Order: sequence, then structure tokens, then C-alpha cells
Amino acid sequence: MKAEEQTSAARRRGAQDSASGAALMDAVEAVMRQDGYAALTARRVAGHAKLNYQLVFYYFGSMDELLLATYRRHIGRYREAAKEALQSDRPLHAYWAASSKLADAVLNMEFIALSNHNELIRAETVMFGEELRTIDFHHVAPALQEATAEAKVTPAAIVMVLNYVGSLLSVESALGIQGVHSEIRALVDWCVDRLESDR
Amino acid sequence: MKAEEQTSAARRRGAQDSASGAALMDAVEAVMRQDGYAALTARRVAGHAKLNYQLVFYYFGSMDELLLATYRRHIGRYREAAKEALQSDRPLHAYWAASSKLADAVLNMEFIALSNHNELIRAETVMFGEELRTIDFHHVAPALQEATAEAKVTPAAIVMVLNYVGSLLSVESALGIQGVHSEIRALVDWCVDRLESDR
DNA sequence: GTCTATACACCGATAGAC
DNA sequence: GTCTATCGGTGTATAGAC
Repeated sequence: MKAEEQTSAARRRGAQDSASGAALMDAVEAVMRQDGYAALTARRVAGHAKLNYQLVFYYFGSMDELLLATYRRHIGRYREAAKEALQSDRPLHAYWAASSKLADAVLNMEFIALSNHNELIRAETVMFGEELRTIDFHHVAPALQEATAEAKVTPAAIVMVLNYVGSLLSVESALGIQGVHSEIRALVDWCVDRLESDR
Repeated sequence: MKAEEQTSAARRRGAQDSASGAALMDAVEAVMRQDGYAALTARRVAGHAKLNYQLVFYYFGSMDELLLATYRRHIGRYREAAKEALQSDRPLHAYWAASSKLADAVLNMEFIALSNHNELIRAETVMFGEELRTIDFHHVAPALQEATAEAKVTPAAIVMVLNYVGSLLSVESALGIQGVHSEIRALVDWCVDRLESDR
């Protein structure tokens, strides 16, 4: 997890978008989900992909680079899902459904926690975090015109609140907490319905 | 981080609430904040407290138990802060202020991530998560009577949403994301003001 | 492209001196 | 209560054979 050395000498390197390269990235996600980022070692990841662990270094050069490549792939998928939801007929409903169901909530949380301590990952998170707030809110804005007139309700703020609530709701569900989750969902559903009636 | 062995033979053990014991727990929190739970090793933690690392085992028996003791202490403090806020004059305002300012947001996130992969920590999180939703909402309920009549707005749901939003807002702030944070704060402030006017 | 062999650092944990 | 010495295991990373 820490850059040990920086050999200026060129080293043999395989293509990351090969079968084995992709398998290693898949394995990173699987291990993170199961045992957390602390369990991300070359041996464990490669073992999960049934590959020799030295191939991590052949394909990615270091554990850090494998992790970064995996995160970038993960963000790319997330970006597409978010855009699709926000461009749909009822963007708020769609975005809430995506945020609160997300099977990747645990993975997201892991990457966020990791961002607090890994500079490369942090830079990527900040960049995407800012990007997420600038993408096409044209579809969301109309639904909010009534509410906006009354208060300081901006589309971006609404979307982010849905994101936050959905994420932590999912993570807590994964932990086994149930408690008032149904009440929270009812509350958010009610708010979303009010802001975005069927049209 | 994993229980290595279980010596049935009794071993010498110091009191956890001693100066060194407390220093070790402080160091756990500091290391977690700075470098994440993955950096929690006996040597690092003790080094941070300027103590010999074998004292971890003298006072706590294992790294797992040190971690658990630290988490329980952390939860105890959190519990007190939550109760105090919810018993104040304007519980929603107070709870929102506490949730969205929380310097411990990063630490909380780390413990939640850890809960996904450590059974002891997970059990503690679930227990406290359920407890948090059952404590005295008597002070919150009156403020919501108007809103409750209109919709499915329960005190517990409101409080948890504030908790979720405040936590992730804080974590993102710690990462350096600013974006629409002021808009989100304005939105939540407006909601809280409406639900709980000055009285 | 994948393998074995090897380097060196750090890990949790224990035993026993002081 | 704190120290030194020591154990076996695992971590990242490299070199070079096939």
C-alpha cells in the first residue's frame, strides 16, 4: 500500500485490459467487499483470481497502481449509472432508487475511507465528487421549480442529500441494522413524491 | 487484527483505565484518523503513545481487544453527546449542529467500514445503532406534530436523516470537497427551521 | 505470460529479566 | 510496570528461468 521504491529502470509490463488484468481488478473489488481495504494484499487478491501473486507487479507495477486502476474503473461505472438516472423521466425517483439500493454501497464506503489516507485515491475521489455535482441537472430542475420558489432548494443539494441518505442506509442494512429504516425510506419517498409528481 | 491463539493459561494483565492504557486508546484513535484502520499495528500505536509496543499485550491481551475497548469508549462519548443534544431546547437544531460539525466524522466512518469486516466491531455498531433510535424522542416529537399530521414523518427518521447527511458532509469536507456543501447546509437548515421554529 | 527463488521489512505474540 | 530477546508468519517487490 505504500510506494516502496521507484526504479527508474523500465520494467516489463503487461496490458491492464487483458483477461488477467481485469481478473485482478475484479478480485480487488471482491476482496474489498468481503474483508475491507486492509485485506488488499497482492497474495490475497491474486489468490482470489487464482493467479500467481507476482502477476500483480507484472501487470500493474505495484499494489497502489492496481488499486488506483480498479477505482477508476469503478468510478467510470458509477458515472454512467448516475447520468442515466438523472436523464430519465423522473430523475429524482430514479436517482433515489439507485442510491438506496446500490449493492456497491459497501465498496463506496471503503473507497471513501481509503480516500482519507491514500493520496492517489483521495485525488480521484475529490475530482469525481466535484464532477458529480456539475453534470446535467437540466432534467432535475423543472421538478423543483415550485419548491425552489419557496426556499433554498437547489437541484444539486437535493441530489446530494439523496446520495448521502441512500448510501448510509445501504451500508447500515449491510451491517444488519434495520430499526427505523422503513420509516426513513417512507420519509424520503414522501419527499421525493412531493417534489416530483408523476408527469 | 486476527485472534491468533487462545491461551487458556492466565496471563499478566494491567488495568485498561490506567495512564498507559488510556494513552494507548488515544493513540488508536489518532492513528485511525491519520492513516486509517489498516495502519493499526501494535508497534505503530504504541510508538505514537511513546510506549513500548509489548505493553499493548500487557494491557489488552491482543490488538483486537485494544480496538474493541477503544471503540466502546468512543461510543460512550457519542452516546452522551447525542442524548445531550436531543434533550436540549431545540433538539433538531442541536442534533444537526452536532452531526454536521462532528470532528469525529472520519473516525466514525473508519469504524463503520471496520464493522463490515470485523465481527466484534460489527456487533458493537449494530447494538449501538439500534440503541440510538430508541432513546428519548419525547423532546423531538412535539416539534413534529404539525408535520406528522401531514405525512409519514417520525422523529426517529428525521434524526437519522440528519445524522446521515451530517456525517457524509463532514467526511467530504475532510477530503477537501466543497462544491455544493453550502447549498446542502442551506437546505437542511431550512428544513430544520421549518420543523422546529424557535419556541 | 507465468513460474520459482529470493531479498528484506514488519507483523502479532510470548518468555523472562529487571 | 516496563524492558530486551526471540519466534514464525506474511507483506512488497525483484531477478531470472521457462
